[in-house]
Amino acid sequence: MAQRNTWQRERVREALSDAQGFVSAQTLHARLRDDNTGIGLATVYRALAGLAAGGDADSLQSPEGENLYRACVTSGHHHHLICRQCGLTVEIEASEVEEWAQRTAASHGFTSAEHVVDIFGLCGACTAARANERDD
Amino acid sequence: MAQRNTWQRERVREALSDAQGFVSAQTLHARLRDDNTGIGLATVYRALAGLAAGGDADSLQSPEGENLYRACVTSGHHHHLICRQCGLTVEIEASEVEEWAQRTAASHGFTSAEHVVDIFGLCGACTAARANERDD
DNA sequence: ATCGAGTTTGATAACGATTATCAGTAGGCG
DNA sequence: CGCCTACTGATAATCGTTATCAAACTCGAT
Repeated sequence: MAQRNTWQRERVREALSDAQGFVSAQTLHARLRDDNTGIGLATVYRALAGLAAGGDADSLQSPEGENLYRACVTSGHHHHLICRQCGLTVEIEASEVEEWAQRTAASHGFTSAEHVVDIFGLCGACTAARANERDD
Repeated sequence: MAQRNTWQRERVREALSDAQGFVSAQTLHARLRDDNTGIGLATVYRALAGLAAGGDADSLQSPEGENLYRACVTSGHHHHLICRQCGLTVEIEASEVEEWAQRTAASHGFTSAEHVVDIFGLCGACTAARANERDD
């Protein structure tokens, strides 16, 4: 017996699915405690690590150094377009870039290339919001 | 008077230039202490942050969550090809990807897009070395 | 060359995120 | 139902980074 099903793991999975974009383990833990689950921080970390390892979640690092997680719809390799204001995340296909990465790596003698391609920007809504409050 | 020239800052800049690839602040600090400079850890962090802010250094996050810095030859925006074994770093042009990133961001309504594009792999030398020690 | 104002330094404490520890709990199979 | 063992959760420990603050130093002015 190697893996057990616990309600905690299930709650973490749910909370992750409910989240709009990427969320940190801390945020997720806080959110779960609001649901009156006495879930522990360490458990959330463990569950997230497990989900990420199993391919059910995707993880990346925020510019501030936190690990962010997100339930992954698209299985396999893909990239993200993330609003740095509201956290909205869009999964993007990047076959073009995949190719380019492999080609570039190979041309420099590199093998086993993995790449990190993420785009941070402002989504339409946040761009509009920002335009409104600018008046100088 | 806003910025002063101190030998510490200069030493950090030198040490950074000497490094082959990306180095962490901690590593750089250790290396500088070996040179018998009584330089402080906090100072190294400050100097690196300053260099990065001024565009004289480039920073990225290692998968382990450390901030890595590197003296930047190419001023302006560019990307990196990094050997995850020996740390060798190659600066790469990626106009193709720049375009793609802008296009992708725009097509989803995103503005002010910045992207992170870094490729981690094994350089030729390390690939060969690894092939040698494999015998199972 | 000397002085003074204000920036920078450096040792340490504080901080935040993550991981390890370990006794107690509870899932799942007989 | 009961046992075995993986899992949980509170806490401590760890690690990288930032803040603090008195002392040192830089630089322009005298």
